[in-house]
Amino acid sequence: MATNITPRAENYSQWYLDVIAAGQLADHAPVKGCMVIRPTGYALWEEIQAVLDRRFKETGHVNAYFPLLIPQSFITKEAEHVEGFAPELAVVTRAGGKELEEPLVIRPTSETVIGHMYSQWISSWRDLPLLINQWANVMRWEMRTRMFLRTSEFLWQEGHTAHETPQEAEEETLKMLDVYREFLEGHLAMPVLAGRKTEREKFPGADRTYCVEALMQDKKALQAGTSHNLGQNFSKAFDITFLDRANERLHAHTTSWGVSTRLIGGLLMTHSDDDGLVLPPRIAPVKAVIIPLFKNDEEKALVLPFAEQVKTALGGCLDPLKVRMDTRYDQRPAERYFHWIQQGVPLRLEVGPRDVAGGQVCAVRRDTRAKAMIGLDDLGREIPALLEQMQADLYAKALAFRQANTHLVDTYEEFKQVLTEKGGYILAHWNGSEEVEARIKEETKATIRLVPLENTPLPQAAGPGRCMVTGEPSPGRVVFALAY
RNA sequence: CGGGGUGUAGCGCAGUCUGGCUAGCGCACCUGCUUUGGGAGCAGGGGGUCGGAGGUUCGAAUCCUCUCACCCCGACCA
Repeated sequence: MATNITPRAENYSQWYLDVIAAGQLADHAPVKGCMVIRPTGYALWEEIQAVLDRRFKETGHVNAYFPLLIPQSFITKEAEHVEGFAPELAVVTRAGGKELEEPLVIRPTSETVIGHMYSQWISSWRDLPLLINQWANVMRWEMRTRMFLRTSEFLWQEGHTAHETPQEAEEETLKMLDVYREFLEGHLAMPVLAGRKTEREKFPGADRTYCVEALMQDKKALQAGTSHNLGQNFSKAFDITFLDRANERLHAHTTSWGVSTRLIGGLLMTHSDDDGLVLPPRIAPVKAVIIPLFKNDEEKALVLPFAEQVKTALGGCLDPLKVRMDTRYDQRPAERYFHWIQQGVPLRLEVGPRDVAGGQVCAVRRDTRAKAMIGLDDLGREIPALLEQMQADLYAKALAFRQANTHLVDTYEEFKQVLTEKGGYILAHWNGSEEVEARIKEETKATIRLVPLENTPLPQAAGPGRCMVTGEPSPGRVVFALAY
């Protein structure tokens, strides 16, 4: 039992912060709301980047980089956009020792600068589609911050595309949403619901916002990724036009989509336990750690060469950079175990005199603590299998949790009761009005996380009914939850 | 911005009400010895001028005034 981590049941928020500290993922920065992402945390981000970057490229996108500073006037060009972001902008007004003629906004997102550039780059239908992604930092001056989940500065990727037709833009928007879904489920072992945001919850300046939502262990929802169909809002504001095949001048249809370092917070809150971080093998920067154990020089002379053999064997079936050897021989075994447990390393391979004698290692899973003795010759086959099993088990566990915490309600009374007594996702009918949505949020703090897409695996939500508040007709249930 | 709270060693705290020896304790850190298959024990050691400024006093971490910062709850949000 970890003594440096507050149990989830006692104080979930403190648990979250404790796991970050114990796993050395991040630290508070001197500036309020900012954080330092430490090597262990950054390695996770690099893993996320590597997988997603490849998927973006496979789907036809290329990377570029746009500047951090944006002329303030750009932000004001799109009406909803300025209204949505104005309160949280950080603005540079002085530079080079004097007041700037025009203040420069530190980007909260890059639709505006990129729109400005796209207007210069696009002139013909032959220039479309334009499919660019950038990995960058952005800044949003939030009132309340939480490590990884909401920091003043955060890292993300933002894809920005321009298309000829509304159909193509919509197709792109949904395609990238699906890339996120696949990534979250396949690599982070986080089951998600995909859906559309309501008018009230959508991105400022978008026609439609789609999202993937994940359920955390405290039964609150977390928006894990968003994909926006911006329609012609930004192309009109920034004059992104092209001549089509009939020599007609048209505004392009644009999209944008992003995921951020928030994913790390979501990953943590999905799988970790009271002993600290638990990482799904596919995303773990270190997949296995070898821990040589010995009491004296004779044992050391026996154990170390064997441990090297184990490392070589693992290097044959895993990325050698993702296998660690724990050489802190001056520390006690328990202490060394705990270090790697709290770093979330999926497999711990103990190699002591007993194992050398048996020609085997003792493999211990981080999630279940299950031990398995594996012969040296079997490592190449068994270790990858064990890691894949753990990956599948983590996903299955998270999925079972979500299913156990998804509730169907038909009346507003029942809704309030389930929300306070059980939490989780609540599927209910809603008349589609912003007023009712606002009232529910006002009275219960719950928001509509999404309106399920047709292919969302929520069969129980399908079918018409009557709004739980007004009794008016509703085409299908929407997903409510308390959210981060 | 509204409500509540806290600033004393890297971290967590005691001491403040009722001014008074050289400002303590736990963890972490350093050295040595003994230990070592789920967070070791003993011994020794380094580190703070008490958020900042001003005032009262023979004497201030402690009392007074001003000020700064941070945390929690709410509104806002990837």
